[in-house]
This record gives sequence, structure tokens and C-alpha cells, in this order.
Amino acid sequence: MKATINDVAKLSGVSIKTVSRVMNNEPSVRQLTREKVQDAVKELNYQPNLAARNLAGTKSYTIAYVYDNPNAYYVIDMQEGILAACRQQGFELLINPCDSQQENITEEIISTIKHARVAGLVLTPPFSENPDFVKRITDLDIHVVRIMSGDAAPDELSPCVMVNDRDAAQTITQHLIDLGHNKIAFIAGEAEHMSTIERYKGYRRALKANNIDFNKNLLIEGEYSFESGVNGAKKLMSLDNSADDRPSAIFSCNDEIAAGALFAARLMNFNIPEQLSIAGFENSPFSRQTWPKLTTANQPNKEIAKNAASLLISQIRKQKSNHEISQYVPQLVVRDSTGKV
Amino acid sequence: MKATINDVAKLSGVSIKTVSRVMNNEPSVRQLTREKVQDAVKELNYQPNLAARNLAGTKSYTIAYVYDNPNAYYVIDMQEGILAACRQQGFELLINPCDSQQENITEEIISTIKHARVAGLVLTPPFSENPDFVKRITDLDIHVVRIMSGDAAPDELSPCVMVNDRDAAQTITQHLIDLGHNKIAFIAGEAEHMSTIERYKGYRRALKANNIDFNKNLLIEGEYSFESGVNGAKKLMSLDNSADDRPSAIFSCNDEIAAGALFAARLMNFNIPEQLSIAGFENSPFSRQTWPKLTTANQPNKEIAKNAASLLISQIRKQKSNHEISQYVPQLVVRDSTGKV
DNA sequence: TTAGAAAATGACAGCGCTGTCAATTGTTAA
DNA sequence: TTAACAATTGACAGCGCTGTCATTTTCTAA
Repeated sequence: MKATINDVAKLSGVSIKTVSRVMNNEPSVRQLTREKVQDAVKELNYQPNLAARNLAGTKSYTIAYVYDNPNAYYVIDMQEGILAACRQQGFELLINPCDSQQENITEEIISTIKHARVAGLVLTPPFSENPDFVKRITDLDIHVVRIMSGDAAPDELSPCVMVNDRDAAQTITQHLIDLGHNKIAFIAGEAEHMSTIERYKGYRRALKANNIDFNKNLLIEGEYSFESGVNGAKKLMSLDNSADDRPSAIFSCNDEIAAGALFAARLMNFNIPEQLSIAGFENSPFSRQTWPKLTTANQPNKEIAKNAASLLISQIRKQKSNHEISQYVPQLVVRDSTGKV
Repeated sequence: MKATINDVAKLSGVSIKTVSRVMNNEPSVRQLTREKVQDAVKELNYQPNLAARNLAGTKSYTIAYVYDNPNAYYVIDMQEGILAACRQQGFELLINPCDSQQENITEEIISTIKHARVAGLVLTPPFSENPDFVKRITDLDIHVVRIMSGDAAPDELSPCVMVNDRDAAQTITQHLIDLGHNKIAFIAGEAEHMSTIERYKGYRRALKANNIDFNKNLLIEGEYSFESGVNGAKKLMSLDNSADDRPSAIFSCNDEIAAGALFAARLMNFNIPEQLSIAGFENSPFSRQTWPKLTTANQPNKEIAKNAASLLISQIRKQKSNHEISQYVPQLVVRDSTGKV
């Protein structure tokens, strides 16, 4: 029924040990032998038994996805991408939801990792942005791949898959500017999130590129929540119009904030986008469920995650990764919440 | 470092086979022996090695969560609940996202199940509502627990954890009636979903209990989408007011529809809740991010899932389940989208 | 009390693979 | 051509557990 290593060995006329070598990409197998074995593997549709591998070997074929993210859509996409890579490469995935604020969370995760003999971790924010945490893990000789905001890896601790929020934010801001806006506010997410910083940088860069002076009254320090968007927009739209302070456009650090801003604008009887343009970021499902629908930026999370997991598995296997993309730039999605001034 | 069955055997002075028996709740172990072993297990903090178990035994210690649901929040909650049960009972979880519409999906799932030697499945809608699918699986002697809408299991194919949407829908409708509404519309989800049927029944039952005639103009057959809510509400709010047809309240089959209805009402310049009350169902995160916030019904998905998974594992182990709750009634959450007529 | 049956326990093989190390084959340089 | 070495391959043990079956202990009834 299910082929074992023995069947492959017989069919290809070598010992099981040699088959094992081929399956693990070990060197010192003659090319000819390797091909014979690979043919047999294909013919029998052989897949190594994970349990046996784990039991017999010192190596591990399990990676983990450790997450703490309030955005379920993000998590699901990431997870499915990682899962796809695992399937492809015969790895197992351990899902580890947790609370990054919890006191001994690092110890707890390390304990789980050890117990389950995890070979590597895929990390997304906030974990991926915590160098101390990453260092603790890599010090254990556990491989890590981080998915994070930025245009280049911040350190050498682990390979990174970068999401260039800065360029994307610049594009969004430019879109607003092209629409004729020059009083563009920015409602930030948590200041300690890399994504906030990057998106802010993109915003500033766009202003500068267009010779628009930055007005610090138009910067709201908020957090990634609907509530924060409501409060931020209220504050902004209460600014003195004659003093040239009240914005004609708001760039919100994510869609949730943007939805809040929309809500507040509505409360204050501003028409969107006639009197006020609002842009979000992330292209979360509810950016299509606001009124009007949000202009935002989209990133291919599933693909990013699959790539990151493949990279991780290559690292674990000590193969060189086959030139995967390691930087993604979210793309502008224009919908109905932004318009000409 | 990590204790093995051997360590336990030595410490408790019995053979490893006996320890194995205790670990697997097998009969024919004297009570005294069992206790000795359990003490040693506790002392050494012993946990059986899953890989070895899988390799050696014919039994499996893996269950799978097969899902296809567009609602990421639902999926994440379910998954985390199942995961919690697995942790507790030393089982492994295989996550299997898939597309229920895909042609050979049943075959594909069966193949995965066999390959991974899965002992049982947790099923949520739409899979849990497909008796043919369930039968295919149970015929393979694979255990199944279904989570579904209703007040009692529809058949004997598998144990079920029921979510009593009917009672909850009745409560919501009653809430509307208590607010003084008697022209209450219903925007349905897909007619083939059990949840739609159940919620509709609850709606009708509430009307009947209050001697309110059902007006079929107020029933919109839609689907679980924002779009559908928009269209449904537009249609409803265009009804002739003098003909006594236009509703003063809309009960939407879920929050997404309700959000759409809200959107449409806004477009048509109806004030919520002064001129129109709108209620949703599901308590999804964006029910808090609409304007105004949605009145809805909440169900403890994580708890439900944990319970279902525990039940499944008990079945697999042939232990009697310890009287778990098998019916949940979602609870009314009153927010700002419903008000007095 | 004791044979006979039932209950409780243990010895041992082996699940499918990898690690170790020995055996074989191929290659190089004198 | 051959010793010396490197590359390739294979034999075998054993990972931690469970299934089978034999053995020991306990219980029952005459």
C-alpha cells in the first residue's frame, strides 16, 4: 500500500541507507545512483515516514509558526502559506498561538520548541521584531526566518523576508498628492511597530518628494485599532480650517484605523471622498465593507509566507535557497474612499 | 533529560509494557499498579513520544481539522480550541484548509487522512452539514465530531456539538419586538446552510409567539456577504411605506449582511437606529467596527471547538466522554444598531 | 485445599528510519 | 603498476513505543 524505504531500495537495487542518503540530500552519493533512486521514489510515490524519521534521527522535520496577532485574516494567510511549503517539502507544522505580552512567554516557547524537537521557526510581528527573542532562539541552534517590515534585514541573526511598507506608503501618499491633496494627515499605529515606522517614513518621503512641508499637527500617534482611528480623525477634523491645519486627506496606518476615521468623519458630517479622502493599508476584508470602500495597499501574504517557510526549510536542510524573492512591496488598491480635492 | 517509558518503568518497578497499558487506559491493570505508575509519570513529568507511538502502534494519535470557511476569525477560534484539547490529551493536530467546491475534494481529503493516519476529524460547516461526506469518512472507521447549527444531531453518523441558532435568533427577534418593532425583515444567508434555516426558524417563531403576521415581502433570500446585505436592504427600504410594507427593523442572518444593510441604509439616508434598527449575528470583530456598532449574537467558538475535539478524542480512545456540553446557545449582544421604534 | 479459569504482567520482536562504522570501489600520484 | 587515500556504499543496531503471546499471579468453585 504505502511504499517504504525498503521498497525503494529493492526497486533501485541499492541499500536502504543509500536511499536514505538521497532522501536527505546528503553528499557522497554518485550522480548515477542518485538518479536511480529518485526514479524509484517517483515510481512508487514514496514519501518518508515522518514518525520514523523523527524517532530514528537526531534531525527534526518539524517547523513551528509562533504567532500573536489580532488579525485573523493575516494569521490564516500566513499559516496556509507555511502549510503549503511544509507539504511540498515533507515537513510538519506545529502551530503555536500565544500571547507575546505574557510574562514568561519566551521560556514557554523555548520549552515547547524543545519538547516538540522543532527545527525552525517562522516569525511574524511582533515576534519577528524582537531581536532579543530572536537571539534567544537562534542561540539554541534553532533556525529562524522572520517576516517583517522594511527593505533590508536589520541584522544577521536570521534570514528575513521583508515587506517594503515604506515604498508602498510612499505610493499611497503620492496617490493622494496626485489627487490634489497637500494637507495630508497621518494616523500612526503603535510607535514600536516596525510597520508604523516604515509607513510613516514612506509618507514623509512622499511629502518631501513633492515639496510639501510636514505639519506636525497632522501627525496623530495612535494604535492599530478602530477606536484609535475614530479619535484620531475627530482630533484632525476639529483643527482650524482657516489656520490651514485641517487635512483634506488622511492616510491611516492600517484599514482598521481608516475604518475608524471613516466612522468619525461620518459623525462629523464630512462627505467621503468629496470633503475628505481616507486611505488605509493592508487590504483586509473589511476594507471592502466600509462605506465607501477603502483605498488601501495589498500584500500577498500567503505567497510571502510560503516563501519564508521554504527559505527556512532550505536553511534547515543546509541547501542553498533557490533565489527566492526576499522583498515584497505591497501594491496600491484604489477604491472609493479617496478622490480629487 | 526527557523521560522515556523506560524511566517510568524502572521508577515504578514494573515492565514498560505495563506502563504502556496505563498510558493507554487499557483495562486489566490492577488499581494499585496503575497508581504506582501514575505517580512515577507525574514525578518524571513523562509524556509519551508521539513519533514512537505512531511508528510502533496501529493506533493513531492525530486528529485533523478540515475546514473551508471564508471567516478567518471563526477558523482561528475553532483551530485554537481544537489545539487546546490536543495539547491536553497528547494528540497532534493536522490542519487541512481546502475548497469544498473542488471537484474531487472528498477523495483528496480521504487520501490525506489515510496518508497521515488520522484517527478523527473535527468538522465545521459546510463539511459538517454534508451527510454524504460524513458518511464517506465514518465508513472508513474514522471518527468524526461535527459542529453544526441546530438543537439535536440530525442523524447517528457521529456525535455532534450543536449550536442552537434558532433559540438565539428568536431572542434577537424578540429583542426587536420588545423595542416596539412589528415590521421586522429578515435577510437570509445561503438557503442551503443550516444556520440560515435555523435562524430563520427562530425569527418566525418569535413572530408567532408575539402574534405578528409574517409578511413575505419582508423576507429576502440572500447570501452571507456584505453585497447581499446592501442589495437586500435597498430592496426592503424601497418598499412602499404606506402599504405598510417597509420594515422598521432588519434582522440580518450574519454581521456581514448587517454591515451591508447598514451601508445601504446610510446611502438611502435612513438614520440608524432612529429610523431603522439592524441586527446581525455572529459577533464578528467588525460588528464592533460599523457605525453604529451592531447588535448581534455571540457564541463561544473556542470553547465549542475545544469541547468538540475533547469529545472526538474520547471517542477515539473509547472512553466515555465526561458529560461535556453538547449544545450551545449564542447570547444576545445589544449594541447601538437597534433602538426603540 | 486445589484444579482450572481468569486476570495481570512481562519478554520480545519490530514499526521505518537514521547514525555509526566497516567494507567496497574508485582515484591519484609515485 | 601499486600503495595510499578518498569516495561511495552497505550491515547493523537501536530510537521509544506497541502488538503478540507466553508466563505468572490471583481468584473461583468444588
